[in-house]
This record gives sequence, structure tokens and C-alpha cells, in this order.
Amino acid sequence: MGKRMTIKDLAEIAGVDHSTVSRALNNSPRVQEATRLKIMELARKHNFQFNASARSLSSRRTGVIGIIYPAGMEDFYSSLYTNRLFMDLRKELENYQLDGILLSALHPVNGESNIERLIRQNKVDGFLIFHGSISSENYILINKWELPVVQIHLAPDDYPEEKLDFFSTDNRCGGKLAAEHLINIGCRRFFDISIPFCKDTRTTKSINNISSETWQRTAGFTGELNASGIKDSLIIRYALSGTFQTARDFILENRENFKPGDGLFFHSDLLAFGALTACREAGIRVPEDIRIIGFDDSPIAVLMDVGITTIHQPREIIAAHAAERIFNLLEEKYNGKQKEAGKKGPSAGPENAKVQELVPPLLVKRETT
Amino acid sequence: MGKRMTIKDLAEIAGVDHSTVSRALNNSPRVQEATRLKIMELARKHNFQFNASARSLSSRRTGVIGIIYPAGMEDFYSSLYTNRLFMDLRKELENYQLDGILLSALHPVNGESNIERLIRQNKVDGFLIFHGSISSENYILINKWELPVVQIHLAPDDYPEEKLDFFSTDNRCGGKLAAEHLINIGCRRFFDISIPFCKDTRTTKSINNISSETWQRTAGFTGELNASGIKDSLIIRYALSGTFQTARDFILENRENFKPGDGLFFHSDLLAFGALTACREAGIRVPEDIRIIGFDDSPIAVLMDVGITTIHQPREIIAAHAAERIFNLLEEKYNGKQKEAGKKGPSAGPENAKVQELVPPLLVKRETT
DNA sequence: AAGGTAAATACACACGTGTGTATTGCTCTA
DNA sequence: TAGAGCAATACACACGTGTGTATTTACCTT
Repeated sequence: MGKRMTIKDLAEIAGVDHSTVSRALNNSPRVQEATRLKIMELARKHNFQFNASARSLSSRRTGVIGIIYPAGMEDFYSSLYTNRLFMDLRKELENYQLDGILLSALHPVNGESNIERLIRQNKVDGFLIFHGSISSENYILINKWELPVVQIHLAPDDYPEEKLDFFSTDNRCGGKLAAEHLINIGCRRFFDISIPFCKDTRTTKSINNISSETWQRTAGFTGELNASGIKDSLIIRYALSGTFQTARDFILENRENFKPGDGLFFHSDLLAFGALTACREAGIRVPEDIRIIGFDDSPIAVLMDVGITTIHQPREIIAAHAAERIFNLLEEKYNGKQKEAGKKGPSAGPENAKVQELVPPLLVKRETT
Repeated sequence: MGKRMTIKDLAEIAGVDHSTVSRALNNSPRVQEATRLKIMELARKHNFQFNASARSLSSRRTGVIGIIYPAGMEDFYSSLYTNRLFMDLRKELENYQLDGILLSALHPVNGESNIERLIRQNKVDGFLIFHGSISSENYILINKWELPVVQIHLAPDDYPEEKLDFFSTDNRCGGKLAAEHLINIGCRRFFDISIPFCKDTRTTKSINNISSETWQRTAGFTGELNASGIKDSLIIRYALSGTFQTARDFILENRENFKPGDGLFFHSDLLAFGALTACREAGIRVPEDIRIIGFDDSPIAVLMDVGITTIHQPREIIAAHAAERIFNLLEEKYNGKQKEAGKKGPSAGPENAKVQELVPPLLVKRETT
């Protein structure tokens, strides 16, 4: 009904030009302090807000970040984590006055991905991507238009990770923490139960690859054990497909093989949960007979009357740092240029240096160890 | 790097005015078919996309819907449903070329809600709200600016529901289905285990209220039982706080009271799940001794080796209908006015009639009945 | 063949904001 | 006191698209 208030309306009320209003509200030094205060007061009084479209058109900033989520979002267990991560990201972005559009990476309609569409339509300033299987074409496109991107948790297969900003869990450290803990509580034999097969049939990446999560966990786990003088014969490795049932079956099928002093490191709480359920059925006591530690610190724990010891994914920190990073990249892009040109300080080093941060997870001791 | 292509660029290439390009791509009848085809071919060839900001500024449409989610999004169990619903909504909106911005209803910063901010900044065309505790101020604001809203699952406490478009599960029908099924499989005694206490301390609403989900389920359940001639003495009602543990405790504490032929209708799968776990501990066989039926058809079922019979929430349909409805409301608002003025047909009835649809859920027979 | 008509297209302005340039008004200095 | 210098503000245009109005073009009628 009512027409929205514009800076022109505000200008008329204040008896100044609309450009002065614009500068006043944007904290330009070119407007007198008294004038600014007067205008800001009027803006507050009239509930003024900038028209986002006009602003984007003129300034070429939208204040919106495209958040690309993985195909696995349909998967029950992984979506638990992903959804919370998304919530955290959204909340963190809010601190920087940014909104988030959530999108699937898969293109639905006419051969064009959502990423491409958002870029061409000028709908976003940058991307937060937690999805490892995005084709390199998308990155090439993003680079071509010089949009900031922050990659979370999974680096893409076919794009060099040193060329992108990347935040993830330090999975190697996670494995190390699990090993340390199991050693500390007196375990004598150690099981590493991993999840090598991803749904999207990504090729397994090399040892140095920052994104091969399971491999890193195993490396940290066995590395720490070896460093503590545990013989390889006491380290047993299994790989399950990742479902609740495979973990349950794993325990039931191997029920005879377990003995007191065994410590089982599962690469997800879902597996640990399935194992724990099976232990009850099989009459194996936890933690008296064997000890179980999971990974993720998943909320499915509420479905158990006993708390599972686990490695907490540093979700909150990852979200905070990723949001801060993309904000800084935006600031650099839009405000930093002038500074660079104006100052030309000695710090003309590798300006486009990318940040790769692996956030250490946390051991959460509960009742299964 | 490269400048994005505009309709002016396209116009120059095609040797026509930019207004002709605009009309051609928007299927205006005012441009010759041959010209349109030529321009569309050029647009396709050059990967042209409209600049969203300019388009919104001029047309006052953003193509973005604000999706307001409930505070309970942090709650593990309810977020399972809510997140999937959100995914479905986003996907459905995509069919109509609409993007979704997900937002919390709670205002975070300076006394202004996200809803108000989005409206004032002209960032959205309308709202999808699945949140029952939004203050009426927000609705008043939304009405003032004449933005389409579709409410999902929960009607607000202090705003008349006949004044808004509303899509939800037909909870009464759900209760009826549960009763029918338990009767059909030969149950002789019936438990209605509801969840009366909502987290956000909403006041319990009257019997006619469309949003009091639990009450409706109970009404449908007991109503069907009575209609089938079941005496009230055979219908036992309990109310639990809704957590896994309360359901587990409920079974364990009442283990002596159950007898063969009992049918338990839990108002959520989480409760059913807790009950089932407790039954195993207590040595009560399901479905041989007692029968259990849940509600929601929640994905937590993957954490059980036995499938829980349940009432499937018609999430997909609700999402589809809600998205279609808001699309139609937008079309009506932006394109319908002309029609109304031009035709003035006899259908000048209650133009602003609201739609309230209760979608019937589905019985999913599995192994607990 | 001239005039009328309708279709097709060009012209011009609007949407609301940002920003480079021009103008005003004030103070300071010689 | 006149002019320089500077701060503060007004003016004007740009961003890319949509749309009402004016203009051109082609065809049809008498």
C-alpha cells in the first residue's frame, strides 16, 4: 500500500540533496557531522531502509551469499550435520549483514547450473560451498567473474585446492585424539573402522589431499598409535559402507573376536551407534568389555540412553571462520582496491594468497569409554 | 573481469532498440515473431541473463521468497522434519523460478525483525512461514505492504487464521487412520500418547483451532474409536513431554499394565522409537504382545532394524501446494490486476479469499503392528 | 495514388542509489 | 578587501530494465 521511503523523500524532509543523504548514511567524510546526525535521526524516525535492488544496481553489491550444499543433503545422517552447519553459517553471515541463498549445485532445468545462473543474474556477491563434487567448470566460471568463494569441508576433485580458500576439520588431529584417548584408558588392541566409499563415487585422492577425510582420520589414528609404540599387529582396520546396519552387522558377525581391552574407533557416530546397539544384543558390555569412540558428536545421541564418547566436529568455528573469511574477501574486493592504489605500501606480497585452515576437533568423553 | 552482457549490448548486436529486446525476451505481443526468434537466439548464444537488481528495481519484483523457520529448528527431532520441508520448498520454488532466503523470525540486532528488514529493503516478494509463534505485528506489517504470505503447519497464536493462506497436515485424519488401523489388526485396548507441551509455551488453543496439532490427532483417534463402538473405558490417554527418554520411561514404568491386544498410538516417531527400545529391554514383544504406531514417518527409522508403522506427514504435497499457492498469489498481484480491470467478469466474488488446506496424511504399515 | 489504419519499432523517462564534478559559502592571508 | 583555498553541498549522470507514447513502415481501401 504505502510507498516505501526513499533517500529522495528523506532529502526533501531534511532540505538537502539526495546525494548528501546517501553520503551521510554511508558515512562518507564529505558530509558535515551535524548534517549526518540530523539525517540519521530522520532515517531512524521514519524506519528508512535502503532499497536493496537499487543499491545493488548502482554499487554492484547484493549483500547475498550463495550457499551451495552437497547432493548428500538427502541422506539422513549427513544432513544432520550439514543442516546445522548451514544454520550456523546463516547466523554468522547475519553478523556481517549478509543474507544467504541456499542452493543445490546440480542444475535442474536447461543445462545451466544454479551457480552460473546466480552469477549471470548478479544475484550474489560470493559463494560458500560445502560440496566436493562440483565440476571445475563452475570454479572456472567463478574465477572468471572474480567472485569470492570459500570452500568448506570438502575440496573438489578436479580443481587444485591451493587455489581456493578452504576450511575444514583437522581430521588427522581427530584420529590422533581418538588414539590418545583409547591409549589413556588402557586399551591394548585398536580397531579403525572407516567409511571409504562415498555415495557420489568420487575417486579416492592421494595421501596429501586435504579433503580425503577418512584417510586423514586413519592416518592420525594409526600414526599416534605407532608413535606410542603400539605394534601394527595390534591395529586392525575395517571399512564399512557407512550405514547403521553395516556397523550392527559388523559387531554381530565378529562377536567372537572381541576381547577385553579392545578399543573401537568408528569414523562416524552413526556407526558407533549401530555398534553399540549390536553390543547390547550380543551381550557385550560397553565400556567394561570393549570401548567405543565415534566421530561427529552428532545429535542422534539423544536417541541413546547412554552418551557416546566422540570427536566433536568444530562446526561452530568452521562456520565462524568461513563467514569471516568471505566477508573479508568481499571487503578486500570492494574497498581494498582503493587502499592498494592509494597507499602502495611495502606489503605488496602475494595479495591473492589463499587460506587453508584445518580446525582441530575436540574429544568429548562420555560413557562408552 | 569481463563485463556482463546487457539488453543494450544485445540490442546493438541485433540492430534494434533495447526496449524491443526487453519485450522480445518477456514475450510481449508487441514484437514481431521473427524479431523475437532472432533476439532469443542471440541471447542464448551469448548466455544472456537479466540483471536481477535492475529488474527488481524497475519491476518491483525480486523473484525471492523469504522462508521463515521456527525457533525449534535447533531441536534435533523437529529439525529433521523442518529441514526436509525446507528442502522441498526450495525445490518447488525453483519450478517457478523463485529463490528462497532462509531466515529466523527472531530479530537479532537492533529491535527490528528480519521480516521487517526484508520488507523495507525490498528484498523479497513474499513469505513462506513455518513458525507458529510469530507476533501479530509481523502479520500486520506484511499486510500493510500487501506481501503474499503462506503459512505452513502452524497458525500463529494471536492472529485470526481465516485471514491467511494455510497449509498443514490433516491431523484429525491422521488420528483417524491410526485408530482404523489398530482396530483392523484386532487391538482391543487403545492408548493415545500425545505431546501437549510445546517448547515455546504457546497457549493451548481452542478445540476448533486449526493449529493445535496434538489435539486434532487425539480428536481423530478417539472419534474414530467411538464411532466404531469402542467404549471409553478402553481408551487410555497419556501426555508425554516429547523426548525419547520420556517414552522409554513411560513403557518401563507401566510394563506391568500392558497386555496382549493393546495398541499404542504415539504422536511422534521419536516417542514410538523410545517406546520400542524400552519394549526390547523389558522383554515386551512388538507386535506380538503390543502394537505400536507412530507419527511423522521420520527418517530416524534408519536407526532401527525394525520398521515402525507410522502416519506419513504429507510433506511433499504441502510443500508443492504451498509453493504453488504463493506463486499464484504473486501472479495475481502482479499480472492479475490488469485482468480484473480489463474484464470485470461476473466472478467478482470474494477476490481475496484465503485458502486453508489440510492435507490428509498416509498410513505406512511396517513391522510394529 | 492518396489517405487511413494497424503493426512494429524507436524514443524517452522512471525505478532508487552511488559518485565524479561543479558550485556555493566561508575563512584566512597578503 | 580581493582573491585563494577549502569544506560542504548541489548537480548530473550512470547502473540495467520496464513501459507509455511517439514514430515509422507496410498494407489496404476507395
